[in-house]
Amino acid sequence: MKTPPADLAERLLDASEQVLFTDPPPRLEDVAQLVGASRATLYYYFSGRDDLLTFLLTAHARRGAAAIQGAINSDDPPELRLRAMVAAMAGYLGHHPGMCAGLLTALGTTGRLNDVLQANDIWIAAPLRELLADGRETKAFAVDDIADAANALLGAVLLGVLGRSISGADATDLRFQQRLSEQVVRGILTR
Amino acid sequence: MKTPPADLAERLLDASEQVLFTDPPPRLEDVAQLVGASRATLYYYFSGRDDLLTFLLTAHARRGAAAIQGAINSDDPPELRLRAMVAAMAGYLGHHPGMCAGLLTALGTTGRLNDVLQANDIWIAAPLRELLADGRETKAFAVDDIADAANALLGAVLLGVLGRSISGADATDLRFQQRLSEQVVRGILTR
DNA sequence: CCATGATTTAGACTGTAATCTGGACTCGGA
DNA sequence: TCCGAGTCCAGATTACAGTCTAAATCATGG
Repeated sequence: MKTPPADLAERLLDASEQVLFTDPPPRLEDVAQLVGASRATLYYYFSGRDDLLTFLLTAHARRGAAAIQGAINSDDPPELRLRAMVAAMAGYLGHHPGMCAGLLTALGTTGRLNDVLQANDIWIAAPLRELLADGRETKAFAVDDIADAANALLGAVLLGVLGRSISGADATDLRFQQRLSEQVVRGILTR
Repeated sequence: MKTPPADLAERLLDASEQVLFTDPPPRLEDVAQLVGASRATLYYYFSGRDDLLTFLLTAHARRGAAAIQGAINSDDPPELRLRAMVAAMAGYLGHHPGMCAGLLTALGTTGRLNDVLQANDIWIAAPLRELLADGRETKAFAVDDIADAANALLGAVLLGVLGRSISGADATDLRFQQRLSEQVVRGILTR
């Protein structure tokens, strides 16, 4: 992937929901038209459809990670930080259901789109695991295998949000995010 | 979809992990060869790739539902039933990571493969929701929106299992299923 | 045994979308 | 002005899903 110029990247990100959360998946030609470029240009910067998706999802992962970081007060105890983190995740995903869909697709494709998974692991999952480890240290969390717990937690948030988006309900509703966060965090807390 | 004869269906189900959990996704010709039939035969019974995937995932949903039902003692209180249900889900999925992948893909495609989602809703999600409603009745579970809670729960199990499969760890390990079930159920229980 | 219809197949054909090719257009520096 | 790197695009090529046909095979009742 040749990193695309800033303005093209911008327009691609702006169109990303159209690209990721549309049925049927748009042809590269349509994507090109959507961002005011030609199909060949996309192929100039990206080695193909998968590479483009990887770019979009990776960028979202970074943005999401930034949003999540911003929602956390690092002085708080682990339990509070976890609540904030999960709520922020749900918030970001709720505004970008396409990212949910894209991530799940990436998980489903087993290998292709590996870079997406890696990026998400670095930007989203790793901080979560770190937090879980912290909480385990202070006996706030009852976690045995941290990686497994993190996977389950992420899955709950992803499908919780996506399910709501698909059903037409409002996934950006704060009370919804609250409840989801509550359910997810309770699964981790020591009794 | 013309329902395929029993032996062909059998062979397709046997090959389903190859079909669902392979990278890159196999061409229809390869699938045909895998089950010892011709491409034309597949098109005789299925209207296309999506129809075939729908068949496989729907069949798995039914089998999974049967396995889950079999693991539940309907006289038990909701909490016990939920533990058993989640453990059975994890068990079935652990042995069929391809189903995890296929389901997630179906969720990611937003519309295409809708029948898969519907089948899973009927066979897997609906019983779960019913159980959650039961438990709420007896004050065993603290659930507000049952559909949302069920989505999150299913997501945790799906990604928990798939994540483990992808990482190469053994997703059929009983202790793993135990821990996953514990985490997921705790999120639901009243304090 | 034959007749009939259902199943299965090889193979040719079509259409669509991904991918590749070659060239054109910038623009900063020599 | 010329060069070359970076950028962009129109059109050719390729791969494969999907469609169709005509023939082969099988099953079953008469």
